[in-house]
Amino acid sequence: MYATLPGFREFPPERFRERNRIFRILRSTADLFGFEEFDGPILEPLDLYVDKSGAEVVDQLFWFEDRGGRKVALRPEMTPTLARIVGAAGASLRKPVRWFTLNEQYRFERPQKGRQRAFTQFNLDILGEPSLGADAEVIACFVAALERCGLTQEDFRVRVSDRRIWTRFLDLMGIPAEKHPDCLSAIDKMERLSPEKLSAWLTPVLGDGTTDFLGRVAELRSIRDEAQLLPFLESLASRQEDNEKSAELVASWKQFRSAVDALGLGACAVLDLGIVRGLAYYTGPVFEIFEASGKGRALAGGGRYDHLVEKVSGVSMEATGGALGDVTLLDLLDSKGLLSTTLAGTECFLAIGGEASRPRALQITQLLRQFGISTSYLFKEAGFGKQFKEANRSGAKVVISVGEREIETDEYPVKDLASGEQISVSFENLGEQVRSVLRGGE
RNA sequence: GUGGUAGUAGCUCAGUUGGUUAGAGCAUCGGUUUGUGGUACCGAGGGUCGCCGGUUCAAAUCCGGUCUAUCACCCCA
Repeated sequence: MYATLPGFREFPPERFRERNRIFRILRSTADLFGFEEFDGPILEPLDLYVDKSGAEVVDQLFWFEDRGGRKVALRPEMTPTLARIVGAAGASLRKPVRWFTLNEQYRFERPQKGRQRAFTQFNLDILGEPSLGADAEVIACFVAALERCGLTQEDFRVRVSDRRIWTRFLDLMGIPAEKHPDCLSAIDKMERLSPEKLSAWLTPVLGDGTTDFLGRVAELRSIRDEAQLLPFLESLASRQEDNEKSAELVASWKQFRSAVDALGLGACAVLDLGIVRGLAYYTGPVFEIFEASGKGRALAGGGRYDHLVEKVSGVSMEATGGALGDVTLLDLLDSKGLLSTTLAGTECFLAIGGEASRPRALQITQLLRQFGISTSYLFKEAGFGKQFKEANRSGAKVVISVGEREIETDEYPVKDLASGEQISVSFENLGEQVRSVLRGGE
């Protein structure tokens, strides 16, 4: 028959239920932090992404020409859409803007562990706010979301870095701005590539200075203590003016770091300049969250991108944000046993003693539903024993038997399946009594 | 897009040097049980052995291709 397309997942109820529970946690966490949810089109003009990310991205997009001859693409991310909406609203928006999305995005890439072609991302962004307190807030919200999913700060690491430190470093090393992207890319690869390969890759860009450069990079990358940042940068410069700039930068970083600590992330957030992130547009702090073992793909990542909104919309606005993907999150929660396996049946089940009793049973069903008690029953005729078995397997907590005997005496046995206790209740009192049995059974 | 590994029931897997009608556990359905569930026992359904082709008297088994999954590259917004 027909298989699902590569990288697209199916969610039968038991998996969908769990994913939804996690999504509710993400949404409520965003609420807690004062973020408001928005959404945008699933299909956008192809150029929206090409202009932002360059022509190479076309290979990684689901795109096609529509019947009106427009080149369109399934959204691979939300940032351009966000920038357009915010840019269009411009000055009328009360700042800072704190918005989030939780929706599906699409990238035409080869699927592998932690990466699908269709995935849901939890995006958090704060716009119109230059203070790095906003960057700390975004990270704190992701951390809170992970904790509310059942993880602890022992289970993951937030590796925080800062693009400005690398830019400053490259400037002090005397490397011209046009070579920065290649250098940043090399620094990013350092974690995975052997020194020989890395050197071979970078030598065409930097020439003879490559070995010395990589040595300095390794030194800076290994710094885990904020106090060592300034001495290191000062060791690269002699001019007073350079040192003043460096001191200013480090002071700004420390302010950011202090907000991160005050928000209670000290146990999981570590300075790690090995985090660079691929994109050229980051302008400040950047971060990635990994499982504590360090294995696997990032759970979340993001950073400050102060010039991107202007590039997409023409309106200048500071911005910082990040995204958390459902694929890696669900994998991790599953491996930690944090996905629930409870049954999803209705709270109450009606055992019906023959077709003559069915109309009354259906009335009772609707009565209970009006009381907010989820209720179901079998459509076909079956013995009480079978119906109890069915009730039990469906996960119901209470069974009400409805047969000719009960209808005649107006006494309906309400059985609590967990305790085995059974009480007798009249039609009139069913709603309240069943509700109290359900509540009392907690 | 490039390379390595794998694919047998819904799930987890067994299947001998190629040899009769491809098995088990779990799950599903039915029964023991036509007025009370979980346990237990009995039984049933479910397979083109991923797909296509080749070798052979004979292929789940060997070979080639392909699809899918997975891992490593590329990329990671």
